[in-house]
Amino acid sequence: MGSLRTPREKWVEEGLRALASGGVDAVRVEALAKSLGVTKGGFYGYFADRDALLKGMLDTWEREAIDDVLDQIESEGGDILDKAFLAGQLTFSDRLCPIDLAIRDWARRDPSVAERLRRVDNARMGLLREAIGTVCTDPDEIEARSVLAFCAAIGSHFLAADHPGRTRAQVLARVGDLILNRPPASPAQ
Amino acid sequence: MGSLRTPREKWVEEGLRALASGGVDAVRVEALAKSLGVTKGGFYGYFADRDALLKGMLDTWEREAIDDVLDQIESEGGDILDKAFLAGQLTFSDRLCPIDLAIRDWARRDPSVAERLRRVDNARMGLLREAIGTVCTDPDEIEARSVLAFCAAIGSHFLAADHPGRTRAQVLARVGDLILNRPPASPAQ
DNA sequence: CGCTTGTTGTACGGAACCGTACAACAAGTC
DNA sequence: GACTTGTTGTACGGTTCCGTACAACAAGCG
Repeated sequence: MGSLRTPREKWVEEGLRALASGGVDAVRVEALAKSLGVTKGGFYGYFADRDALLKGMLDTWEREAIDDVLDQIESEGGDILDKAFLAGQLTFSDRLCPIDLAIRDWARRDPSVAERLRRVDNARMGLLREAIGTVCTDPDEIEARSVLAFCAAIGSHFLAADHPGRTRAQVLARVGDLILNRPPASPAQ
Repeated sequence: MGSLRTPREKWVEEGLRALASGGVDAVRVEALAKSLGVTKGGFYGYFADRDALLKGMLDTWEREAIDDVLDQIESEGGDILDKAFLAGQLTFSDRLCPIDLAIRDWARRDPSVAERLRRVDNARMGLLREAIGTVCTDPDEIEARSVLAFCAAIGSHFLAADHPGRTRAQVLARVGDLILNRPPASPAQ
């Protein structure tokens, strides 16, 4: 039998790459084939149509964004705040972050994507609530601070403004202090 | 001479509508014509090509998002915090908000759009800094709280999570308290 | 080495869209 | 009511994409 020169996962992977860099509309069967150095001949052996690929991409992403992240933070140990921080780092890694943002925009127009994103975000919020619960006790405040942390993480990638005399990272460090109700770290002199 | 049955602004307006509901890739000359109940025959009398329309749309948006908003808050009066709040309401109105979010995603892939968004966001941040400056004095803290406010405004539209036992509006009210370093409003009994 | 099995390249029809050219047409003007 | 002027409809060629059909082909097996 012929070997799998371009297995299913390759198509999904290339699809996610296209999604990350150009949005859903950039996920085109023929364009992916070109990127993979093949023609679309084999594509329809794995997928009924383009929609099936999109679904497969979302499956892979959902698994990576929840299960893989949870497994990794579980194996690392540390207290719950460290874990939430690590989860944030993984979620907003160079690989996952652009996919995440693209899916977030996609979800605004496709209810089934919105539903998946809701599941993923709920899982993340659960972790965040647990972590923030270590720095305050009022449930309403925990919820508000968790939302604030999540919005800061997402929003900072969509915010285009400058911060005269500061770097974005410096501002975000201070933002983190505010969210966790911490005194500011003393700046380097 | 023939009258302008479908003047330039109509095309821009319909383009912005398409952008808001489907992203840049949904802005298609023939599709807009169909929505307007005409054919694309007249389109090329106003625009050299599709890119010229996109540029015109961005021009209109930039004016609406900065000048019109500033004019309106100037005519309303009130202290700077009220003004910033009103600016937020105008910016995240049913009309402007979907356009804003679509442009934000668009900016991630098109440097010239990113540059325009940067101008707009800088103007907004200027107003926010002024407003937040009335509730704290440390410049670093002002910057951090302004970014936090902006991120919360943007991020809450991209965040898909639920808030068990609460509405999003309730959570956001508490978020506002945290950003402005205010004690929580006592909840209705 | 030939056969089997499944992947891949090629070719096709159909759809959506861009941009151009030009003819048909509406609306003011004399 | 003809004329002028600028807008709009229609038609076209070119491109990109989807999904299908089938032939060419590579890889393992007897």
